[in-house]
Amino acid sequence: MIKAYKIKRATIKDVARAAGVSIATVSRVINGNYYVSPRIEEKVQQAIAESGYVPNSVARSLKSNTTYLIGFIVSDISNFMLMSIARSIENVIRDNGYNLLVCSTENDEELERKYIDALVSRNISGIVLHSTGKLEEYITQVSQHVPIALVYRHVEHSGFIGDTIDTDARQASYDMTRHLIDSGHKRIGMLTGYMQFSTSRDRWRGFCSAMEEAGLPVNEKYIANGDFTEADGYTGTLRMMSQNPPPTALIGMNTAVTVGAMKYLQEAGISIPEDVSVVCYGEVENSELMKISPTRVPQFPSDLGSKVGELILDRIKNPGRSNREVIFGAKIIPGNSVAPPPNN
Amino acid sequence: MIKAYKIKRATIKDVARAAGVSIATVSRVINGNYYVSPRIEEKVQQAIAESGYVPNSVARSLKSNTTYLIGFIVSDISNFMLMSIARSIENVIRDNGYNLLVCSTENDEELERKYIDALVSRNISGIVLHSTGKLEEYITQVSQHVPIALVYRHVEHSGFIGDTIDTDARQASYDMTRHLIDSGHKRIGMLTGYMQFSTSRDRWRGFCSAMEEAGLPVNEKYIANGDFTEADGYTGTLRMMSQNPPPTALIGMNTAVTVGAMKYLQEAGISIPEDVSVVCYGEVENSELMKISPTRVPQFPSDLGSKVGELILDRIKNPGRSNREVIFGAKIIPGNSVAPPPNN
DNA sequence: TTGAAACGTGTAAACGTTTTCTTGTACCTC
DNA sequence: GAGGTACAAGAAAACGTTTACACGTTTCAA
Repeated sequence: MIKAYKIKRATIKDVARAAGVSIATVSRVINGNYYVSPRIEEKVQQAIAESGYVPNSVARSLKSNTTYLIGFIVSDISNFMLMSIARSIENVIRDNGYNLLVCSTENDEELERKYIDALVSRNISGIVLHSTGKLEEYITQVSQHVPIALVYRHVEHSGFIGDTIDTDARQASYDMTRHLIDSGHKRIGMLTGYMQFSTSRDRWRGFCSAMEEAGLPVNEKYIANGDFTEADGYTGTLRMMSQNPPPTALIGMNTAVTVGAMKYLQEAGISIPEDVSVVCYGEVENSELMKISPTRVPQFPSDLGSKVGELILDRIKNPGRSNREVIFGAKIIPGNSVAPPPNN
Repeated sequence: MIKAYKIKRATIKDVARAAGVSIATVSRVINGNYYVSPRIEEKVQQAIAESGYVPNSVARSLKSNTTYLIGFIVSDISNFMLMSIARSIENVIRDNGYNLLVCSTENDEELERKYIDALVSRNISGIVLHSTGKLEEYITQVSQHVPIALVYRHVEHSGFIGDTIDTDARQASYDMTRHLIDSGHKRIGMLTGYMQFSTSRDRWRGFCSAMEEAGLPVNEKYIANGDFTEADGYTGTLRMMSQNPPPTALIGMNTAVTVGAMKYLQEAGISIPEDVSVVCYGEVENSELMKISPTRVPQFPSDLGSKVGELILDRIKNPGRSNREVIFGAKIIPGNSVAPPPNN
């Protein structure tokens, strides 16, 4: 015998019938936006309580054309930094009655497009997007209809409408490179993402200007591109370290690639920082407990998340705002992963 | 001049008008569930393409009474293990057209209740719940109307309708305790959660039976309860280590408390495993790179996530299923954090 | 005493779909 | 050529709300 899910939820009509009033009156009691006499209000409240009535948000959304839903599209839902951002976003939007719909694209542009379409179809109130970076025109187009805020990745198309939140990756990249150069390094390897990511380009520029400024050559052999995954960091490091001569220092442009690099170095018996120095862009979990605590530039995802939550809410309430760009600075936190290069 | 968001989305009516047919026909073309003549289909498809029409999911949901939305309510959205589960759930439900709505309760029961209400009001298709454990009756009640699957935490109320997915925490707890006893430990400290969590009770039972079996006393002084946070692990360890005599081994009942414990021990200059042995329930990130790689019982969140995704989908499609309970076993992976107790 | 004004509540339209029911045309059979 | 059958497509109702409008009282000023 099936007994579950038989009970249909009470509707506003049921409440109206029970209280002996019209549905309009019930609606007014619920929303409290018009005066209703105390006697009737009392009756309605009682009918609501007795029937266990809960308003149907879907019907409300259809009528009011607003869903109180914010979509968060990210490359990887299990990434710590991205979820720290999600957490802050949720903290901000919760009090305004919004809920967060989270989508994980696995860095697949087609999936990203599919998700954007799904959210638009759902009449989403706003989208926070950590894009694969491969859909600039499409995002620009969608941005005409739906409030969008971008995190970490830019859309450089001029027609784009929305806000951008990022860390000053270029500055950070410059600082990290500079830090290594100041320690005496000349052959510096960089583990970064594919150049189609705006983030990769920024990091590349910061790196180059520090190298140039110091009169050092930028060597293709010491650059590894990828999807910013741990595996990319591992294989990239493997490849660079088998060059002759190998780099004496490595910059990991996010946490995952740096961890991948450190794992490779450990397995290959290459010591940090004696043989190779390492600097990381982003916080590393449990770094206090690690053999080598990496020198790093943390990214404060919770500040960033709060800000992006604020921005998207504001844009929902005030469409037609001009584009805003918020850049978070950062500075180096020393670990024990940097030393002068070995002298051979 | 405000130019953004002016364009209203095309509706099925617009398409019908443009194609010179009725809205019913457009609907039939979109859904492909009735035959329409090729000539008309062609016209409609063209009108759809030209207007950029996308069906309004909200209206669909209202009519069909199903939202293709699954809610995932967790204590902490930035917790790696929970988000690994989320990722797997999403992988499973994505292909069926479902999206994932994620809510973070911060272990606050009122927030949990609020979220459950919000999801019910949204006509959610199903809920995956990592409960605070303080709302048993309420969840039981909601389970009469909405498909629910529980992860990690049980509802022991007999009226509950739904599925439960968990790891065999009791067995794991027993094994970990046994492992330490076999290494010669007699004073074993346990860092766990408050006893209102079903998880805490399970872990407690496993611990006790191993101790009893070995003829060892269970000492209140060597138990620390909390919200399973890193801070709880830190302070709990601080308190236990200042007992006289202190425990010679610690069991951390999740990753966070274990990390907290290890941080305290490191700061206090207490060596692992020479002074204190440590065992952890759950995977520790970057453990390969740590000074001490903790002996641990990993939890395979992605398997667990896939399973719970499967179960909730099945329950949505087949309501009235009898309750199911899936328990994942696990076994110890040795690190270098366990040694015989110091002999004093 | 009458007229308007104020006010509380009901009626009905609307949001954008899906789907049942109806209708009209074309085709076939005798 | 009349009558029946098939079937494609349109008309309209329904999902559960919100809200503009209509309506009937009451209140009060002239």
